[in-house]
Amino acid sequence: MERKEEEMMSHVRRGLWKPEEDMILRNCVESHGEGNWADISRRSGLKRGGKSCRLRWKNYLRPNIKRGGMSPQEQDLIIRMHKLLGNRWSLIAGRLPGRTDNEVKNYWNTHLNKKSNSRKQNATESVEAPTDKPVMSTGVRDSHGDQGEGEEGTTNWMEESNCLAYDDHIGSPLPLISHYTDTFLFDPCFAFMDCFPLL
DNA sequence: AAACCATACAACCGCGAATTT
DNA sequence: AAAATTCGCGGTTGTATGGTT
Repeated sequence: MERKEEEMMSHVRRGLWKPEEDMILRNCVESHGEGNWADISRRSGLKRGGKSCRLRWKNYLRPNIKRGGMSPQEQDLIIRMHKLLGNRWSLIAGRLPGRTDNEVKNYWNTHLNKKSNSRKQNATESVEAPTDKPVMSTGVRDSHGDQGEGEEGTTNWMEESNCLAYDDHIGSPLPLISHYTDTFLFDPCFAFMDCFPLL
């Protein structure tokens, strides 16, 4: 449906955004506010779909976006959060001020995935292979009921979480970045984490 | 200098949830 | 209650860039 709508718009532009487009989008969002992306797409006059506008704003134009390399603390937090939550990039990003889910996901796939795998490999050489499943694999969003990953896992995560008190791969305590972004008021995952400052 | 390859990251796609009509 | 619309997420793809041969 959305697609159809976008196709109907004459010549929807795709690919990399130009600085002029960024400027137009920024002005448009600043004057009309975030939210209705289809409307912003129309008002801006950009030949971009609402989805594309939203993505561009959220990942690059939004104020307080942090660019550049991840600090060791951020890397460490991503690894730990990923272990805890799995590929819940938006939740992980919510814990990293100025970072977006897309950026965290890309960073994981290009840098940390390998690192984590090699660590895992080293670990398996000396110890039994640890389970790959995140502690909270059946998290908040799985009220969606998709993926069915939690089926066999009536995980007692409170119990399992104790295993994370000392991370066997890294060994330093999880830095607690105590901020709550404007996008969430209460998330059980974070509440969980805040109960265990040593995680 | 050019061709090839690997890596990093920006953007797109498809899907499901939430909201509106 | 049902259909239509919009939004957000995670997976995947495309492309620019740097390194190597």
